[in-house]
Amino acid sequence: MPFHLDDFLPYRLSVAATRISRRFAALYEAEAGLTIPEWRVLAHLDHSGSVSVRDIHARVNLDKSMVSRAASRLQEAGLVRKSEHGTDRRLVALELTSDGLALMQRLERIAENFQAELLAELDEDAAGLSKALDRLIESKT
Amino acid sequence: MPFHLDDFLPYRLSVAATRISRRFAALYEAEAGLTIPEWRVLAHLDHSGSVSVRDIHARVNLDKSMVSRAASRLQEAGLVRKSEHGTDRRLVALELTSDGLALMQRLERIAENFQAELLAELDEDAAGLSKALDRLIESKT
DNA sequence: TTGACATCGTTGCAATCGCAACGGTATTTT
DNA sequence: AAAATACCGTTGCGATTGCAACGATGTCAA
Repeated sequence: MPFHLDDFLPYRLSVAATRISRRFAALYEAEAGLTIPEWRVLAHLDHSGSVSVRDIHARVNLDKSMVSRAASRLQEAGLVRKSEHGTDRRLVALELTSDGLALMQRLERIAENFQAELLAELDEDAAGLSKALDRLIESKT
Repeated sequence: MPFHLDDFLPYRLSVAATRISRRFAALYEAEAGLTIPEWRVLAHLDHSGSVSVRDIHARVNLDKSMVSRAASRLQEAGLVRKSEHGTDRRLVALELTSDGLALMQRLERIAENFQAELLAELDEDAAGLSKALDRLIESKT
């Protein structure tokens, strides 16, 4: 039997992911003019308090350089504050400003609505997808 | 309750997809030095016979420009032949050379092994993932 | 304590990507 | 039949990305 790309899991995963990412990116782009890395940094800061570039890099699947640049842009926009870490002067302490916090509250609602919409589309398959993603993300290498 | 990126479907989908893509890309990079677009073009040509750039663009989720450039590189490498479409001179007819076909036979085995490995990792969640991806990919906009 | 080594964030750079414009060809309209 | 329109593949170009190197700081070992 011949090989079909459409039946190939990595391909299908990639197509689905970029499609969904774009759909959602259009929303926060319209709301706040954010890029994907900026959104991820903000979202992580929202529930993490003061945090270093390295932390975000490790937790949020973004290269150090992208976190660094995104943080700079967000600082420029007044959404994020950079300060010095108390004891380790190599570290930068990132946290949301009040403007950043206010924005994130709006974005959270948008994100939750979007996710609800997705779950509705997925319907009975939502649970299966979620479990499968868990496995794929945890899986080594 | 606070918002957590790790529970957000678009984010998790994106992380899983890039992770899996890289794992697989490492395999065909080692085997044949191919990039992702090159792999996709080859894979599509393998089961589609003579086909235009536009066809691949539409079916394989790659921008026209990437298909065009990938096809040129593959032609350079002797894996793909470009000829003229019989009746419509705007079209390019792409097809595998015998070298390309031989390579694809090796790559198919690698791809199928990889997919089998993934399915084993996913185990009982494989079916759910597959159905969910179907829905996400079909969904419009 | 001092020197080797590790870690952090930033920056430079090359590769990749997606969009838009272009020349060339076909199709439709008048 | 001519003009307007639509479509195809290529190319140019700006934006994004990931990697690697760097300066600065911190840690560990001798």
